[in-house]
Amino acid sequence: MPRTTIADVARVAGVSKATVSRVLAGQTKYVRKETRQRVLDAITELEYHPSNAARSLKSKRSFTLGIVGYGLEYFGPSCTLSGVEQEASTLGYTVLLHLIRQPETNSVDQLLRKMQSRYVDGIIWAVPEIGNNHAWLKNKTPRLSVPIVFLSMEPQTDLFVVSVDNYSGGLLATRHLITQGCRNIGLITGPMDWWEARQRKLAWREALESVGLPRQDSFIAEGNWSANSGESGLTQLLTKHPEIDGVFVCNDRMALGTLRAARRLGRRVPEDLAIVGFDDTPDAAYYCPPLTTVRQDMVELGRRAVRELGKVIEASRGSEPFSPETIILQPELAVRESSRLVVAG
Amino acid sequence: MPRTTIADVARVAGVSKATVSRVLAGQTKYVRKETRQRVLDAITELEYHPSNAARSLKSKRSFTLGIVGYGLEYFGPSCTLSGVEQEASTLGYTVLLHLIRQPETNSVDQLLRKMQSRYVDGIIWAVPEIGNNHAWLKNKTPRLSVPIVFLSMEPQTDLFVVSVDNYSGGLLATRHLITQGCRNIGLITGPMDWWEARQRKLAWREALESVGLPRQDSFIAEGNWSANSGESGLTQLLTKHPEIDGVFVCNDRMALGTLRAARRLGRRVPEDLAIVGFDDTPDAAYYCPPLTTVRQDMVELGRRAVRELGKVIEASRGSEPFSPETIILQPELAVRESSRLVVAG
DNA sequence: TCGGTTTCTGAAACCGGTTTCTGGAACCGG
DNA sequence: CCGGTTCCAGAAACCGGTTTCAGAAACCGA
Repeated sequence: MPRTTIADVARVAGVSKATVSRVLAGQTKYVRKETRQRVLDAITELEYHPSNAARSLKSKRSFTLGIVGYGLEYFGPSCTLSGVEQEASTLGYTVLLHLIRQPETNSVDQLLRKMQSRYVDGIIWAVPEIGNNHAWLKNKTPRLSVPIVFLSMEPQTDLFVVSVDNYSGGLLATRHLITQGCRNIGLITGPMDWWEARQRKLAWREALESVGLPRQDSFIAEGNWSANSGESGLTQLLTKHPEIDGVFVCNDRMALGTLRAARRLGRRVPEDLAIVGFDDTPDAAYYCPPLTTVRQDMVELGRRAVRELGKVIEASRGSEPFSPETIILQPELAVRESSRLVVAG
Repeated sequence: MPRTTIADVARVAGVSKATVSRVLAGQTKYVRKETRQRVLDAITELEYHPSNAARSLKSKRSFTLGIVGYGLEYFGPSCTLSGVEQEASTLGYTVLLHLIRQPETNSVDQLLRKMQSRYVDGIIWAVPEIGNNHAWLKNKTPRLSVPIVFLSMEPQTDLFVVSVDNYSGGLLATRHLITQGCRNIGLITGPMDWWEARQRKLAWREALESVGLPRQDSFIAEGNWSANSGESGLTQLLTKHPEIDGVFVCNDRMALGTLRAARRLGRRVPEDLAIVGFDDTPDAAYYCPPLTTVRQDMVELGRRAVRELGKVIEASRGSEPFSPETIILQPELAVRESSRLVVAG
C-alpha cells in the first residue's frame, strides 16, 4: 500500500500540487479561502502527512536538531536532554540523538558530516569540555554552515554558549561554609581536566583568599565524580588535615561518598564537619544527613539552549545578523542539615 | 556553497551517477574493481557524504530508529536510552528521540504519523505500561507498516517485547528477606497502575504464600516511586504493624526514603528491620547502610531491544517470516548491609 | 472600454539520491 | 565463427515534496 502523497490530496481537492504545498506552508496569501478549505478537508480526509525526506531534500531544512551528548547515566545530562527534547518539541523540531562515549575523542568531523548529511537545522553540543577536546571543533565552528550551541563550555566571544555559572556556584558553596563558621575548608574536586571542575575549584580558592583562610593544595583532593572517589578523597584530606571542619564537594555523588567516610572516621556531620555538594540530585535531600548542595537547573539549561538555537536558525534563514551570545544560568544554594551549624534567626 | 552531490563524484571519477550509487551501496558485483577504486578516491577527495533525505525519499528507509521514551529524569530510563543509542550506533542507525511527558496519554497516533513521515525504519516503545495506555497501540501495531519493539511491557504473543523479569526480581527480593529470617515482611509498591509494580507485588505475595507468612493488604503501602512516598509508606506500615521486620521496597529511591523513616522511628537497619530495594542505582551501595537491591541491567535492556528491532527490520525487508518473540532479562540480587542478618558461611 | 495591477492557480523544473532498463563488451562452448 | 550468458556501465525514470514562472481572472482608475 503506497503512502498518500501530495498528489493524492491535490486530486481529491481538485487543485494542483503547488496549491496544496502552499496551504501546507501556511501561506495565507495567494490561496483563496475557499480553496484552502477544500485542501484542508482533503488532508484530514486522507490523513495526509507530508514526507519529511522529500521536504528536506528540496528545502534543505529538516526541522531536526542534532544533539551530541555524553554521560547519560548521570543525572545532570539526562535532565539536560529532557529539557532539550521538551523545548525542541514545542518549537516543532525533532531531536536526533548521538551519544559520545569517550569525551576526549576528537574524531568529531565524522559526526559532523553525519549530522549534515541528515540536514539537521542546528546542533547542540552537550559534551563536557575536557582537556582540549573542544579545540578542533571550536575553531572549525565559524566555518560551518550549520549553527551550533555549546553547553557547559567556557564562554567564548565567537561561539554560542549556554552554561551554568560554575564559578558562582562554587562561591555560594564556599561562602556558605565560611558563614557557618568553618575555618579549615577542604575541597574535593572533579577531574581537573574538566572545565567545570576547574571553575568550581577557582571559586573555592578565591572565596577563601578573600577572607584570608587557608587554601593550600593540600586541602584539595581530586576525585572523578564517583562516590568512591569522594570517600577516599575525604579520608585522605582528614588524614593530612584533621583540623578540617568543612568540605566543598564538587558533586552530590562524591558528597555521598564523603558522608560515608565521615561516618567511618567518627566525624559527625555537620557538628564536626560541614559538607556542601553540587547538583542537587533528587536523592540529596534524603541523604543522611540531608545534603546542602548547589542546585543547578539542568532541564532549564537544555531548554534555553534549544531556544537560543532556534533563534539562531531563524536568523540565519533570514540571513539577518545574529552575533554569538553567551547565556549563563545562576545556580542557587539549597541549605540542608549537612552544613547547618549556625542557628538561623 | 552548494553541497557536493553524487553527480560531482561521478564527474570526477569519470563515471555515471548510477555507478557511484552502486559503489555506495557496497555492491561488489557489476562494478569493476578498478572503477570502484576511482569512485572511492573521488569520494574521499571531495569529502562526499550522501544526502540522507534523497536516499530515504527513494529507498523508503532512513537508517533511523524512532525511540519513544518516558521519565528520563530517572536512572533506569536514562540507562536504557544510553544502551539503545549505543547499539543503534553500532548497527549503523541514528536515533530519533521523542519523550512523552504524560505516559497515560493515548494520543499516540499523531506521534506515530510523525515517525512515519520521517521514514523511521523501526520504533522502540520505551514508555511504561500504565493503566491501559498501551491498549490502543497494541491492537494497532499489527496493522502498522513499521516494526515496533516494546520495552518493559507485559509480554504478548503477537508483539515484540523486551523486558526485565520483574516477577523474578520480586521473588529474589522477598525470598532473600525470608532467608534472612524475617517473618513479617512488608511491601512498598510503586503505583499499582504500573505493570512493573504489579509484577513485583505479585511476586512478594506468592513468595510469602509459599512459605505461609502473612501477606495481607495491610502489609502493603502504595508509593509513587519517590523517596518521600517511601518514607511515609514505611511510617504507615510500622504504625499498623510494629512487628514488621523486613520490607521489600519496589525501587531504590523509595528505599532511600524508608531508610530515613526507619532512622526517625528508631529502627536499626538491618537489625530491627531489613530492607531490600529494586534497581541498583549507583548510589545504592553508598546509602546508610548500603542497600541490598535487585539489579536490573537497563543498558543491556536497551541494547537487546535494538538488536531485536534490527533483526525484525532486516527480516521484513527480505519479507522473510519473523514471528514476534519475547526477550526476558533476569535481574540479580545485590546483597548489602541493609538486609544482612544471617552471618554468611 | 481599456491598459495595468493584484490575486489566484497550475505546469514544470528541481532537490539528490536509487533502480530499472538497455546495450556494449567479454567470455564461453560448439 | 557464431549464438548465448555474464559482466559492466550509462540514460532515464522515479521518489514526494518546494519553488519558479507564467498565465488567467478579477479588480481598478482613467
